[in-house]
Amino acid sequence: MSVITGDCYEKMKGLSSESVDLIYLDPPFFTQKTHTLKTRDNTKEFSFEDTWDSLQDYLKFIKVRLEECYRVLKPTGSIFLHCDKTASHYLRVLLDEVFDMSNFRSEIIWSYKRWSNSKKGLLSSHQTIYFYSKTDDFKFNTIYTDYSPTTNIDQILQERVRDENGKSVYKRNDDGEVILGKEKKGVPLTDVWNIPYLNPKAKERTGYPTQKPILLLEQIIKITTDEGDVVLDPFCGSGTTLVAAKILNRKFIGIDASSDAITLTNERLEQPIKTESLLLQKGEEKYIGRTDEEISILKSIDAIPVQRNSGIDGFLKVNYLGKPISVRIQKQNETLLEARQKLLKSSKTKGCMLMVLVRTQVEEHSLFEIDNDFNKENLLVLDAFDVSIKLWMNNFIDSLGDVSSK
Amino acid sequence: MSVITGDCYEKMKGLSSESVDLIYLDPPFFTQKTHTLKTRDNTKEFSFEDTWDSLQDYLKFIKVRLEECYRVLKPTGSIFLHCDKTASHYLRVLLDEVFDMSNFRSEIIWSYKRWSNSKKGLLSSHQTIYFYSKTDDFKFNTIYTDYSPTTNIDQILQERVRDENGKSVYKRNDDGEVILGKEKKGVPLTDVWNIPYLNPKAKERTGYPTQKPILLLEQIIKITTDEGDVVLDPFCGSGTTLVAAKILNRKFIGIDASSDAITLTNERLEQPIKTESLLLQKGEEKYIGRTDEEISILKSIDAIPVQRNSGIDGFLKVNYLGKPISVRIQKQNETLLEARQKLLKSSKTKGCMLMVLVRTQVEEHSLFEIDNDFNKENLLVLDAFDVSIKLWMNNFIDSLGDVSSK
DNA sequence: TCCAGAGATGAATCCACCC
DNA sequence: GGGGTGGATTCATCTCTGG
Repeated sequence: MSVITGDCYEKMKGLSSESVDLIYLDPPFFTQKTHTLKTRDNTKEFSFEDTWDSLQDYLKFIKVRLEECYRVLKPTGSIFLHCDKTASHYLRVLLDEVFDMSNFRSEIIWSYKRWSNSKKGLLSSHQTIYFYSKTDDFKFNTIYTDYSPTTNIDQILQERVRDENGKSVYKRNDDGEVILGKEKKGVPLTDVWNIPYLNPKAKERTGYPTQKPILLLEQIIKITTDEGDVVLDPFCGSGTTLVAAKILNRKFIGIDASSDAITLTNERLEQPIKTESLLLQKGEEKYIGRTDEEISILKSIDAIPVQRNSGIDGFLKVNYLGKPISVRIQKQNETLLEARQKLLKSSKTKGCMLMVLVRTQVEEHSLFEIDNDFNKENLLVLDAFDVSIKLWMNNFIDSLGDVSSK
Repeated sequence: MSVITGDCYEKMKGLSSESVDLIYLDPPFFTQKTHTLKTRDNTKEFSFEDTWDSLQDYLKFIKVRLEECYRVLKPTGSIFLHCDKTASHYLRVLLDEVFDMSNFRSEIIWSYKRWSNSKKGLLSSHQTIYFYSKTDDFKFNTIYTDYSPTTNIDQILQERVRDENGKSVYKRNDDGEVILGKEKKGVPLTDVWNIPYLNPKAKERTGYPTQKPILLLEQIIKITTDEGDVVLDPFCGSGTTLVAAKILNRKFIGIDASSDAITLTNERLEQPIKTESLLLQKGEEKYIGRTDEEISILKSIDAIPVQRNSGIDGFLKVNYLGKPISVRIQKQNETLLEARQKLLKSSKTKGCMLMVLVRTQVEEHSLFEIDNDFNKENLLVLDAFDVSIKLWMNNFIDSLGDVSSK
């Protein structure tokens, strides 16, 4: 319930020992850069320094602060240290020193998708959060998530025993039938968290650099604290941790060296804005409007699938005179003419000069007529392979009939 | 090409300096346990020791071996060190020492779903692979993946410029229409890889502890080597790396201290088995060694693939008068006539009355002639979609020429 | 040759607006 | 209003250039 300006090393000394349930630390990452960002309306600029004389200096800086963290943490308390790839391994060595290897709990991977850029190598798309507790007797609330769509639910309900060789097998009754066991609650939360990166357009954005999504902090707070517990963030920055704590009815203490950051934090606490990720709520599957068959056809014509356009299913990777070439796959319960209408309409706004329509249904009228009509529109009609094969087999049967009747 | 029994430290000394393109290391993890596992029929038991007097001993053991790795690696080469959570940070510190921090490339997260255990805390479901190169000038092949379903594909086809405030905006011509940029390839592969853990029942499973999925190794080999390059695995265990290298036509060297492991590796190399994964489209057993294009064609004509080396790539699921219908996909560097010869020859012995040949290459002579000839043989020639599209675009360009010359 | 700073990158996804 | 589509904005970036 307090937000303090100052160096967290000094300010933590003012806190009593064993008084905090959870510490989340998001210190500088040793990027050797100054990070700045402007608010959207260009009125304010926030920045923090992350430049150091040496790695040793940096590690020394962090270590003394971790030691204070250890002191103020309750015996049931936990600490989460947020790192990126630059120096995470050295930070974890420090944690081993201060908290002991035996109190390592998890290496949490925060994984997200992000806009890419041209880079030789793999696109980095995760950050690491180390989870240590002060003792073995740490507070932990298990969160259960949904089973993955491919899980065989029947199977997980089955009870297991060990056979004579020590292998785990399903328990069976005397008739050899599998016995169903107790009901399961879901899959316990794993250490890999897919949470969308704070979107460039999200209202939650404050203009403070390196701002974290509230959803991430909520998850951390939920698993290691109950309502009324105390959460401490010694590098609170824009105050995301405190906002999440407030939303979840936890007490909170925030410290930051920058008074701009503290001002911002106080403003956010007055009026918390949280972006509910549509993507997380609906699930990625809900955005997928194409069937596997359609995707497979699109791949075989070397096209990129488009999921959010009702008339166009994809674009060819090649273009024509700088204009995209749109693709539609005829749907079931859709005539070729209807498919053509939709494709033409949607393609107009994209400035497509050429279009491809894939026929997947065998219809009454002959292909020849359609072809002639359609080509006037710069539209190519392709038959899906199974359509071609069906037509061919029908023809073949017909011609056999002709031969035999002669 | 060689599989060696012995301590990799000694054996690597026999390799020349700068002779290897890729090293994948999967050393013991410092779990302080002896790992044993039985084959499914309980006839064999494999085990290896992972107990050490101290962490220092363990790190010393690894470090001298990493130094040999550094020596044998080509200047364009890369090393991948597979770790689990226990000691990954200390291993990375070693890598910094031997390869230098500046040659750190990626922290790859291999994430998978797992059966839950009822431990207090988060269910661990990832392992870490450190990717270092010997120099800045390392070999790297970018793999492109699909766009997120939420991506606004229409828009990313557009080109961009900076406005007067330095903000990035989409480029428009004098009429205010957006201008389209270059063609898109997809999203570069990230450093978080979702690859299913070996299903306990998978055929691929050999009974050797800590076995890795082939898909994981295939991905590593693909991004850092070309065909004919040399792959080294100093702790080859059951030989997964070597099997993957063989499938992808890379040369390989494997070393392991256990002669049981080497025997098993040699058996696997004789007859590689790759597990069928429902979660991943690629990598199904019967598709081994086929190109992506062939796979997608076989899938889209709903054919059952057959093993290679005959004239037939698969059979349609439908048949004709009780006789199978054979399919061949024209190979690169193969004329349509050659493809036809092979298909006819192989189909005769199978008693096929009908055959399907998929043309994948654009050749000189016209399709029409071929069709007439071929149909006498009860053989349907289908054009792969991209062939049809190429022909169509060529025709279209020609017809534009005609119009303008009139 | 090295470092700093300018310039190019490019997909993700929420938001706003439109019927 | 609510479903769909066009737009905006970003980088714990990445690469390249010049002194």
